Amino acid sequence: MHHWLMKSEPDVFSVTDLARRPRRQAPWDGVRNYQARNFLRAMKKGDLAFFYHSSCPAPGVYGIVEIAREAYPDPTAFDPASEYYDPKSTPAQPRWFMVNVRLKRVFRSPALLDAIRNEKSLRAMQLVQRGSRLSVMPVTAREWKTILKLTGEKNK
DNA sequence: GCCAACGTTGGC
DNA sequence: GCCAACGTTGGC
Repeated sequence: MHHWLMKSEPDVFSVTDLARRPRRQAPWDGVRNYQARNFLRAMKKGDLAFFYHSSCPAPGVYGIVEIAREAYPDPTAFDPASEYYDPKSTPAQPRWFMVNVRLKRVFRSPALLDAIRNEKSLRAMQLVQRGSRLSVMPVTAREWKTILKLTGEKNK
């Protein structure tokens, strides 16, 4: 099993929004970066990912989602009315993909970016690398555990 | 709102 | 294939 981190702006889509969806499940659409897309395509059903809130007053990891469906073409790329529209992506030759995620846990106490930056053992994390802006990235098993520790919750 | 860092585009 | 210009991300 692999671990991941997925960013979303909570104004657009938050952990709470996901909690309100039927079966707490939703497609993770709108990724328009090749490296992030490649990570999406590497995800396996059952993989776990941190749900990260970005561009907000308190950026950080707010919960855990499970990959409920592996990568398939992102239909928002085909829709001229969508803000994620990309005419270079067609149903015959899709360029952008998405997975479905299911909310597993919302942290009572999130692992804030500030705390992540202050944690020495997380200095190598891709998230905190200078200039790193990827919205989907892998997380090592060790990083996963350390972040869980920052939330004060135990791994099951 | 600022700005550093990075990705993409397009002229040549 | 180079690279300047431009757009985007995302913390602050």
